Amino acid sequence: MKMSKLFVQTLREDPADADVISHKLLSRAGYIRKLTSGVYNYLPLMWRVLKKIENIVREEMDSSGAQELLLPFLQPKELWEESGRWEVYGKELMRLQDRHNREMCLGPTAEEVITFVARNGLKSYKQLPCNLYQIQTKFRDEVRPRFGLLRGREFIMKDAYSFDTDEEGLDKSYKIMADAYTRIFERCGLETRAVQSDTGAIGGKLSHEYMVLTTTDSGEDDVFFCDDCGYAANSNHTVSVLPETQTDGGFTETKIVDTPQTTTIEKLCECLNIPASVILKCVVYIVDKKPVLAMIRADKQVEETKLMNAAGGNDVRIASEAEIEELMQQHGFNASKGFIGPKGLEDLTIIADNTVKDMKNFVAAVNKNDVHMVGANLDVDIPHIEKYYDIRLAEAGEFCPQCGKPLKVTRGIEVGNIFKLGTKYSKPMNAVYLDKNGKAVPFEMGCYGIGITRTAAAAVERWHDEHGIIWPVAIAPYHVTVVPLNDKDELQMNTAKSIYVKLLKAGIEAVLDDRSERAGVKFKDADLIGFPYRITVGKTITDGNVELKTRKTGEVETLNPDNAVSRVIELIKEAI
RNA sequence: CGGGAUGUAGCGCAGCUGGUAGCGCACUUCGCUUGGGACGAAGGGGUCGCACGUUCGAACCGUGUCAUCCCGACCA
Repeated sequence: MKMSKLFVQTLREDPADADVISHKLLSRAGYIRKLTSGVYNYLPLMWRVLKKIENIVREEMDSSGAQELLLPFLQPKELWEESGRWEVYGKELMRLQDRHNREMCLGPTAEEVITFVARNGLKSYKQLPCNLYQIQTKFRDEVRPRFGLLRGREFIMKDAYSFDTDEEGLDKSYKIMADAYTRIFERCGLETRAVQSDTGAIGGKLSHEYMVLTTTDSGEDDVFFCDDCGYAANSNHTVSVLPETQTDGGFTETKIVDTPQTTTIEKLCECLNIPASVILKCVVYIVDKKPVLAMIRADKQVEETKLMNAAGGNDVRIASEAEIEELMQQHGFNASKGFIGPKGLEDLTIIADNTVKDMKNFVAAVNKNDVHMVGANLDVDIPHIEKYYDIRLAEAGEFCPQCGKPLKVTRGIEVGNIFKLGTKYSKPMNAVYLDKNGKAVPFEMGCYGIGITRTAAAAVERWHDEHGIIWPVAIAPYHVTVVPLNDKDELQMNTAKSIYVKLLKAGIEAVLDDRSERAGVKFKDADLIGFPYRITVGKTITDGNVELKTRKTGEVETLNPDNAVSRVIELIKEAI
């Protein structure tokens, strides 16, 4: 490709609406252009990168025995009603109507459609196990798209679905995918960690997310991990072990005391001169539009996803002050945030965290402003709790549930995930096969996703410097750029052209920067775009030499043109 | 959906005490220059997001609307 004809426009300044590095660099280097919120044009350079990633995914999926197909992204409502997700999925599902007012959606994922395909095509245990996948555009009407390609409303995803006769088979399929994923991301130049996570809207029994660990804020999830035993989990799924803490308030007498204006735990601790670990904290959440009272030891925070699961809901948010006020009035109390207690709210769903179990002689609110009860005890002073849950947000420094060593936390970008679905879809959608005895049995299913566009963005987040992108060779849009510095110098131009032609003949993806620009412009563009290798043909050609520069290391080798060609071919082969 | 902000040329921005639009980058042509985003000259490109209103006159004032971005709750 000649640079003068390449469809690319590099920008000197960051676009005003970009705030993460991958968004800035991909925009500036001419890879993407936003069409509307969360929707991007993938320009030629970007498309080459995406195809590279897709092909790595394809190769690894195929070699693990999966078969590629392509499902429609326009999906009928009826299918989603069969699985029950038409209601559950909520506003994120991009819904539309056809000319006959039939309701449809643009697929955010394809469990329903693949289950439809499987129940028609897989009839016998002899056909199992079976793994089908596609690489296709997905739609999710995100509340707030942001971070460029990291969170779009339209994005490219690889989604695979496995069908097995039993759980043992599913375990095997799951393991095969886990291994394939590790290879895929490795080949893309990304170090990932498989972390346990909540199963979310997809549902199912067990899931792992593949996270690119980052130190920047571009990661959207907190990942807790243990260096000692390898435990790793999303914060919404981390079960940490707490250090010994005082949980007995030591109050010998149960009474109501004045605690004016103690609207926060901090103020209450100060007022009573006690640690937060002897205070019972109550927080009102709205789960599926109904109020839920979450109780937890006050030195800890509630993890909302855990709470949502404990309450059996699909949607969770913290209650507003107005909602709390209204709730209190309905129950005949005059209390605001900070003074909410469980007594008298028994008709609500009350979810208590495990940390509450061991509390004694503690401090609790009593639904009355500016006072608290001290010396309170379970069952006696607050309603009996049937069951305790883990709804606690883990913190760094707490201990690993597997080996007891301290946990660390970091940010992560989720580039892939794998789920054990079990019969969550096959049962309600009546997707069955006949076993050896001729009996109809629902499939044991698994599903496995990889965000193709997100993987590309994550690679930029991981691999860049102040000059631009540093693509891993395997997913770079082109391998090498050949840069003659003076287009008026015939020797330079002819040498560059000859190098370029030799590279093309050797099957190397090369660009010739034939523009009549000054050296600085060409260098800046080459760095920004992120070509892994650059062959510079400048003045030193009079001594018979050119330069080969490796973008990642900055290393420069001075070689004659033929050696530069063979050397760069060697480097590229090594890297892929 | 709550809170905050912004819409002026492809990109980044100024103009907003009302008088019919400008700067830098990019683009075109010529000259000059050619090892890290040179320089000079001459150009092309904008119904100032949209609608209504106030006014002799609106990018500027008012109302409404749409879009975009940032902060909170979701996810590959």
